[in-house]
Formats: sequence, structure tokens, C-alpha cells
Amino acid sequence: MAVAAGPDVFEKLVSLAKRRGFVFPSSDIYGGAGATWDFGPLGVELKNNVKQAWWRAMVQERDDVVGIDGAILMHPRVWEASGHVENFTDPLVECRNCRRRFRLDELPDGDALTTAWRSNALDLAAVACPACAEKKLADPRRFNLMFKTFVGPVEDTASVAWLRPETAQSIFVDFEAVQQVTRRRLPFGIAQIGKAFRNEITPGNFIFRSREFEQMEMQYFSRAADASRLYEEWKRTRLAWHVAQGVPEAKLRFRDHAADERAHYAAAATDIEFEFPFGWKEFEGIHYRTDYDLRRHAEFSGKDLAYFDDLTNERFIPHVVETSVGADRATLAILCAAYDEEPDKEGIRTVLRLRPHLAPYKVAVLPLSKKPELSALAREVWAAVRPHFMSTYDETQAIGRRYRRQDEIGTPLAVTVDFDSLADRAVTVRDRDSMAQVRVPIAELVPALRERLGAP
RNA sequence: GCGGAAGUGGCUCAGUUGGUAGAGCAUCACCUUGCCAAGGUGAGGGUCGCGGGUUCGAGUCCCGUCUUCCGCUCCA
Repeated sequence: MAVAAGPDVFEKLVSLAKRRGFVFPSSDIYGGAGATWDFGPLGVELKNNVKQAWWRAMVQERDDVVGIDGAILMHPRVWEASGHVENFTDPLVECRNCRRRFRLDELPDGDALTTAWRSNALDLAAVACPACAEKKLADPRRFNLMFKTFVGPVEDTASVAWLRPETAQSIFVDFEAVQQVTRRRLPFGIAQIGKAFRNEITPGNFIFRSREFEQMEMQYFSRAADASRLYEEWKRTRLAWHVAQGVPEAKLRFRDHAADERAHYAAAATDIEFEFPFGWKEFEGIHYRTDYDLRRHAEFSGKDLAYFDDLTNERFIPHVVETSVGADRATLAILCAAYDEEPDKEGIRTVLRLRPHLAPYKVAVLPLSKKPELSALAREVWAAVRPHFMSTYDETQAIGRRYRRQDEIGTPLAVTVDFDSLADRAVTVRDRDSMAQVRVPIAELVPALRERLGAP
């Protein structure tokens, strides 16, 4: 499908995204707010469609997953239990010679150094840099990946709160309540879409890595004995979902994490990577989190989070397989996969070959000319279409140019009202990909469009 | 945060040895055309990231700052 590729294409895509109102830099009139992005009128439609497609596949079409929407601010102890306070706030040491940085605990004798640092007795003068061997390590500085804020009018340590760095913890914290109210038996999953915040050291690549982002996560709870099989199943399920969103399988691959690169909570981890124009990058993670999270929350909260199996009379902490995909990254991958250019009489025709269920607009209504009688009928047609499909209307400039505008934003169908329409009450439906045209009576237009757009 | 590069109308850029901003595309209007970026005429839109300095005068020199991009940690 998409033949265009490479970094130059990415620049064109970013340019298109800004020009047509998919994504803007946030706070742009103040010079930008630093790796934060606003989704414009088209971007919000696209991203909402991506989220809706995920929710549909994950919750609506399955019989074993339910959804929640958790709060961004949580009890600070949650992040101690989850390990984030410990693992996301590690002191970093920078070598003044080679400029490389290391986590203090990853240096030789790191545990001893960390202990010394905590008691303000750290001396790095005799410690060699692991990279260049020079003994020029600067004093450690905390680099907190979590955003800190304060609840209540007084900034004291008792009122510290963190913006969640992942959505998963709401699910673990709510696990028992959800399990009880839905009367679920294992295995079952809880899904959530929501914002998460990380104070990234190095954001970049457009919306690929930003400090505020949206996750689509699902935690699947099961017996320990089933976890490995479920882990493999979810890998396949999630890959298939991306393919169903129009991402070619050839541009997708799994990458298993080695033991030393896994997040602190994961016993096994696989990335689904997409071949972005700037390289193969992760955009979904599938993790086997064991019973780590529930066990920790049971420990820290003092609540018994064990599951009682009334068929076997066993009581145990469920194990978790997680799938976690960035909504922004998935949207970016879909945009990259959809971007296409093809030769044209006048130069190049840019087309976003988005699947209809993801396209911001499903239908564009276009009068052949701006003559008042055509405009009037076209607006009447638009009014008939609007309740059924996200749609748009355009009557400025030449018809060919307007088709190109719609191609560029991925609108799959155009409805053209011409002079014959005034007499025969029929319109032309034009297809973005085939550019084929079909004459359809206005009275049958909505079902005809629905048939061409296919399943949601 | 550190090193390197860059920051001019919506987009892509030009702007000579400092003299108060241009182009193409895009947008809009009118005329023409009437099914795949046609043509013509015209219009709107930038105090050149921001702040300060040097100068009679700065987009053009200096300092600071912010942002973006490429590397170093990380991960959705």
C-alpha cells in the first residue's frame, strides 16, 4: 500500500499533521511547552477512533474483559507499592570526562554506594567511570521520572501526590472491587484508556515520546499455571489487532526483552515494534508481571487481595499478563502506515489510506460548483448524511482540488452533487482508493455509504 | 541535564559586506471552467522564537533564555 518511506516522508507527514490540523505543538504561541502536543480537529477524531477501535476489540467484543476509568491522582503509597518511587527516582551520576550517565546502583559496588549516598557519606573520588575509566564522576543527582504535585493548600510531605506514570496501578488497586461487582471468575481482564505522565529526559520524534501521553492498557488476571500460555496468546491477539488497523504485518515485529532490560515489574516482556520512518521502535509492550503488583499492594495496604476459587477451594494471588500500548504511538504508527504518495498529472497526490473506521471524516459532501442551487442541494444532502457519519462539506475552488484535500486527510468517500442531481435527485459517490465513481439516488445514499464503509 | 545544529508569514525556504522583510505553495474573494491539485485578477497574513545589549539604525553582530532536531539515560 504505502510505498513512500524514509525520514523525508516523516517530515512531510509531520508537516501535513500540523498543516491540516491533526497535531499542533502545545502552547505554541508561547514558544511551546516542551514535548507536549495538542490534537487538532482531525487529530482528535483519528485518535478517538483508534481508542474506540481498541476498546471495541478489547472490551465490547470479548466476554472476559471489562473496563474502568481510574483517577490520575492516587494515594502516594500506591507508587511506593508499585516500585515507582524507588525505581523512577534513582540518583544518576554523570562522568565529567565522557559525559555518560549511570544509575548509582549500577556502578561497581552500587549497593554500597547507594547506602553511603543515603547517609550523606558518599565519596566518588576513587570510583572509576565504567565507560572511560576516568575518576571524574560528579555527585549524584536525583532524576525523577514522575511528576510531583501537592494535594491541598499546603506543600508539606504529607500531601505529596504523583501524576501517574502508568495507568496500570488503578487496575490493580481496583481489582478486588471489580472482581466482586462483576462476579468474575479467573481468568478475566480489566481494560483502561487514560493519560499517564513521565518526566522524560529525552522526548522526541514528534508525538512518539512526550511527557504526557495516553495509554491503552489491559491487565489479564489468571492462575500462575496459565500465565505463560496467556502471554503467548496475547502477543498474537495484539499483533492481529494492529494489522486490523491497517498496519502492514511486514512493518511489525516482536522483540523479546533480555533479563537485564526489563522493567522492574516484568518477569517476561515483549515489545511489538513498528518500523517507523525513524527506525524500528516499540509501541506496545506485553508483560508478564507475575503476582508482583497485587502482592505488593496487599502488603502495603494491609488488605487481603487473594482470589478465592470456589470451584477448587483455593486462595491465591492471581498472576497478571499485561498489554500496554500508547494511544499516541499507535496513532502515529497508523498515520505512518497510511501515508502514501502517487504520481499525478500535476505532480504528486498525497493520500492517507486510513481504514474507514479510523478516518476522521467518513464522507465529504462536495457540490460540483458554488452555484447557489447546487450549494443548496449539497447542504441538504450533507444534513441527511451528518447524523449517520462524521462528515464534512467543502465548496471552495475546483472539484479536483477538493478531492485532493480529502485524500490528504484520509476521507474514504466523497459525495458530489452536480447539475444532473437537480433533476434526477442522485449524486456521485467517489472512492478515495480506487477513484471509482458510482451514481446513487439521494434517497438511498445513507445505506449505500454504510455498505461501502464496511464494518465499524 | 550535557554536547552538536537550527528557530523568518499556515507549509517549505530566500534575505547579499547591519539600513526598518520577499518567493513558491497554501488560504480567501470575483471572473472563467464544470468530475480529479486548470487559468486570470485581486486580497488577507510575518515587528524575523523571546529578553537584553552594541549601533544613528539589527532578521543580519554580542549575551542570555526558551523551543525543536541529532546523540547520551529510558520505554507506551
